[in-house]
Amino acid sequence: MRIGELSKATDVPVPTIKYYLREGLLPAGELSSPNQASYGDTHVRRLRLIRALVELAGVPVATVKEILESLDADTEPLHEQIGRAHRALTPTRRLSATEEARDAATAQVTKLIHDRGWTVEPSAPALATLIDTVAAFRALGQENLIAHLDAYADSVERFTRFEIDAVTANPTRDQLAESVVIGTILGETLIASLRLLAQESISADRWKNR
Amino acid sequence: MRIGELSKATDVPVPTIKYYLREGLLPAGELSSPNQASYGDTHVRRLRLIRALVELAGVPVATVKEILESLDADTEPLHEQIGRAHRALTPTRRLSATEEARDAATAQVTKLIHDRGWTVEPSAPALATLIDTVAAFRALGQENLIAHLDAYADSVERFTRFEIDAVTANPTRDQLAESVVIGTILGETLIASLRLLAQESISADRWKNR
DNA sequence: GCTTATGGATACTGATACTATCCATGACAG
DNA sequence: CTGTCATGGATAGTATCAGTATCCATAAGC
Repeated sequence: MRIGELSKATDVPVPTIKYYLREGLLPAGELSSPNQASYGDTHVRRLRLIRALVELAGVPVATVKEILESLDADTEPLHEQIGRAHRALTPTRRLSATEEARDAATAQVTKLIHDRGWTVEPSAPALATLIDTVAAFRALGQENLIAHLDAYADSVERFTRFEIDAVTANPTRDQLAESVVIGTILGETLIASLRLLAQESISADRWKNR
Repeated sequence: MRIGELSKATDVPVPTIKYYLREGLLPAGELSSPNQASYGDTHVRRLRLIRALVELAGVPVATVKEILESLDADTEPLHEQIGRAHRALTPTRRLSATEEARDAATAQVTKLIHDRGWTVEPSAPALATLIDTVAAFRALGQENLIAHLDAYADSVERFTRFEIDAVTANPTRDQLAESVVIGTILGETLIASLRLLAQESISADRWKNR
């Protein structure tokens, strides 16, 4: 398969494929002559994965590269790969809240994690984001929305459980790792859109005239 | 309050505040003389809201502007404002999938919505994203992950319900509208980080040695 | 009166994700 | 075997986004 065919198969423009090759997201094709390379099925799949992460999930290209490198390095422990996927989903956005809001948020989140018996590293990127977010809700006068934080956590824990069950069903470690990455990242898009649809549906009849 | 004090109160640099003023995200202060304006508490709150949306939720500045305009136009029906917040969360990313994957995804999503009795407009932006995402899962060989789509929807519907209950508790329409926007947008960040923490915790003991 | 901050305008920056152009070579059709 | 087209590789250009930086005339506040 040559680059033009790869482009047609995946609906990605040739210059974009060249860009991904340059950036090292896509392995080079096998050179049969100085200006002729052939690409295979792995390239098609890899390219589809890249597009899904970039286009659907909005992951930065540089991060996709990191994730793919980690996927290819099958020596890396699985939790390292998960950590990488997690970092891909939590850009280093920090928000300085008022001290009270931040303290209250930290306390609430710490309590939540303790009560649920979760094992979470203090350095987990999502932890900081969660605290910031809870603090933001407070700072914006939306205490009532996060009063049910535990109920949120309950539902979230529910689907996370069978998510992990489904992923664990993979026979090989490589497949498992790939499932983890896809599940973690695309799963967020999935849940987000389900939530919006649920919101639209539930709110429709309740507020028809407000 | 002058711009310098506003900056200190919110921890946003003066040039950034000026930028938001230019872009129309923040209403101009009251001019007491050609080069002296005073800002009040509304500015502090508005600025905090802007930062939360931009920094935490990653909403583009142009979209924040739209949302705020919609919030200020209290003549606009509530479901219009919800739609706007939804559009803020679903950037127009489209992914061309294979036809089979796309058809299968459409069928699965249509069935889901029907089975759950959801009322969803066919033009809902989240609907397209959901179909694309499900199709991407298929195209990437992760059918097993979306086999439980209904279970996902179940959990999602659960927290969406009390989310809407919490928001409905607001006395005035203005407060309701603001809660809807904040809840919809920051809620996504909240759920996403909760999910990552749950994943980390649940997966830790399961895959310690893989 | 002197330093500092301000409003307003305009210009510049850095990051990101592509696109476009060029060129020498090679594949393939007729 | 020859003319057209695609390709690999390199380099340069573009659009968007979210600020920053600079300037200036004016005004606060000590």
